[in-house]
Amino acid sequence: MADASITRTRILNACRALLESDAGAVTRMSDVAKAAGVSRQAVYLHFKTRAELLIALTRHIDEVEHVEERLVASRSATGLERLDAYIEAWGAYIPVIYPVGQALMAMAPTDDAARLAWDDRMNAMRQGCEAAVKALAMAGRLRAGLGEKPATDMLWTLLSVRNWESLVQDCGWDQTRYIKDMKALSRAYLCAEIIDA
Amino acid sequence: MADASITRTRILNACRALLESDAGAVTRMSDVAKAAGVSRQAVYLHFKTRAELLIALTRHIDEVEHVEERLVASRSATGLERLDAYIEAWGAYIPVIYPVGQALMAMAPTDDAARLAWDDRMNAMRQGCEAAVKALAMAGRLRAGLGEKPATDMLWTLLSVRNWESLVQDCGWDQTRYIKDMKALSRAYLCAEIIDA
DNA sequence: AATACGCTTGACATCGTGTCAAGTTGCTGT
DNA sequence: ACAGCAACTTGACACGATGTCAAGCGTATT
Repeated sequence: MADASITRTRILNACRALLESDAGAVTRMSDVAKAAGVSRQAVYLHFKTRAELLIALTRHIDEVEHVEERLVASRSATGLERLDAYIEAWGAYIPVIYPVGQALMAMAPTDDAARLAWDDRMNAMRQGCEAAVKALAMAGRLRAGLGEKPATDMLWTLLSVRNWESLVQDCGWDQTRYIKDMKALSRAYLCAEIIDA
Repeated sequence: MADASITRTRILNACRALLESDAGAVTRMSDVAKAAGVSRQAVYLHFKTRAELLIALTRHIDEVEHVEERLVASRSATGLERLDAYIEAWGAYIPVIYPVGQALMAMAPTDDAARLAWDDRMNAMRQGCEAAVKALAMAGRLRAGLGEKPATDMLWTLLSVRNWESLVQDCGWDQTRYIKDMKALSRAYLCAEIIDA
């Protein structure tokens, strides 16, 4: 996929490292170049724009971290188990893409390409939610009176990167606690289950 | 509060109007000036920076829209009613501050002043969540095994502007539906209530 | 030895924010 | 009536970041 020249990969890795360390600070093209031990223009030779670099980075991370494999697993389960599996898989992946995601979200308001790319990803994520909801409906576990559309909307919203950020980053929650409570919350909303300690 | 010269108010109103109409697009200082029928520098005479303008705008909106009054109402209620009242009051206020909030959030990653100001507001909002949770605890309605801290964290997260944005703006939800479901979701999480259609 | 490729160097355009200095207008107090 | 002040205008400029352009340089391939 794409080409994988030495320099290109170094740039991607440097960019990733920067985004992961400087959590919060803005990573400039010149920073990336410096960190990759390459000239600023070399970066532009491989990526036309900053948005393109970040987008390529998400794909790069997807490959290196095997997103597909992670998410495919949840696809074999049915009913409630499928929901749990999906929340586990996606929830565990959030911290991995979070740094790039944050950078993309930050530039989304001003950069169309970045916005489209991120929306696209979130749309793909929504498919997973929709599938989980459908699996629930199939098993007759979807709460009475709850349509598949609003169910998907809410699940998608609950599992958003921003909610993970709020709980884990801002409130200092444990990743395990986050997963556990998201499962409970989703079940409560989708299946009208009671949440027990 | 602050001074209220004609020009200053015109700038604030113009800025607000722009943010409300151009939903999404970036509002530049020159745009604000043009819309207010004033020179760009006049804007800088009243507000040292863009962040300061936006922050002043939030306060201006708070005054004009009577946030205090709206939120104070919820403070007299107790137990479950207090939670409902708070969600109603805050939920109804989100669409009002959303345009400015969006602008502030957009510049938060690169602008310390903007970030601090927005964090401050969200902190104030958190107080409301905390108080609602305390009222619940006081009434013995807080779910067994749920501490006040995680309860507040989750309520705060659920009621975030971004979640409202996701459901109402992105998914096209009705404001009433948003309020209704947020109440149900909060009760489910905080009080282990079942959600019934 | 010639060529092509990948990278470097350094200059430059653009855009938005924020600053500065000098000029204009209109209101105020005496 | 007039000096003086405050608010606003005009136009120029610095800065930081992105993105572009052109020329040069080293090295592997043929």
